[in-house]
Parts: sequence; C-alpha cells; structure tokens
Amino acid sequence: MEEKNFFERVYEVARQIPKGRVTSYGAIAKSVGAAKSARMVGYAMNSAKVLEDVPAHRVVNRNGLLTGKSHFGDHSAMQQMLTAEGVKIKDNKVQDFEKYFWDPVKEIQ
DNA sequence: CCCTTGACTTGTA
DNA sequence: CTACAAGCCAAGG
Repeated sequence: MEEKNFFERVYEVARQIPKGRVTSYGAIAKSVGAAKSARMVGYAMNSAKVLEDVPAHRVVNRNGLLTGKSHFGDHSAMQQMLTAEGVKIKDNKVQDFEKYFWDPVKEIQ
C-alpha cells in the first residue's frame, strides 16, 4: 500500500465500497493503518463528499447511525441514496447493520 | 505556538 | 437504555 497520504487511502477504500453495502469510519481507519484515527476518516469524508468518486453516503458510524447526514445538505439525501441502493434505513439508522456491513480489511489486502 | 473543533470509538457507571 | 471521559490525529484561528 506504500506511502500514500492518509486522505488518499481513505478515498480509495471509500471508492471500493460495493453498492448496497455500508461500512464504518473505524473499519476504514483500520484498513488504512490508523484504527485510532476514525475521526480523521470522517474528516476526510467531509472533504471527499465534494468528490463524485467517493460514496460518503455509504459510510456510517459504528452504530450504523447516519452521523454524516447533517453534512449532506439535505438530511434526507443520504438516507434516500442508501435506501435506493437497497439498504434499509430507519430513524437515520441502518437496519441490520451487521448484515449490510462491508469490511474493507477483509475485502482489501 | 497554543487552543478549539470535529461525518469517531471504546470503556465505565 | 443514556451520559460522560479519554484517546486519537489533522486543520484552522
């Protein structure tokens, strides 16, 4: 994985999230080699949300809660996109989060 | 250079 | 179930 910038790694992982799946900031942080920097993942996502290649809407917190929805502009945009992809959302939370969870550490090496 | 803030996580009560 | 604290790293004032 060489020495890429922290943000770049986060972007790459986010880009590889399959449609209809979701992951957590901590999982991404771990996959990029910074499990203790989950905050940085969210920070990176904040900057990545302007990029079309980075599906930030597929990234939620460890509880499956759509913590980033407030940063999407419309509080329903994130939920709508996930729902459109097949992910059930209820009260800003992912239903059956474990079932939809996509682990980058296992999928990426 | 110091302080604050932030799309987080985990542990403890 | 909720509430609070500590750890973590980066960017901006």
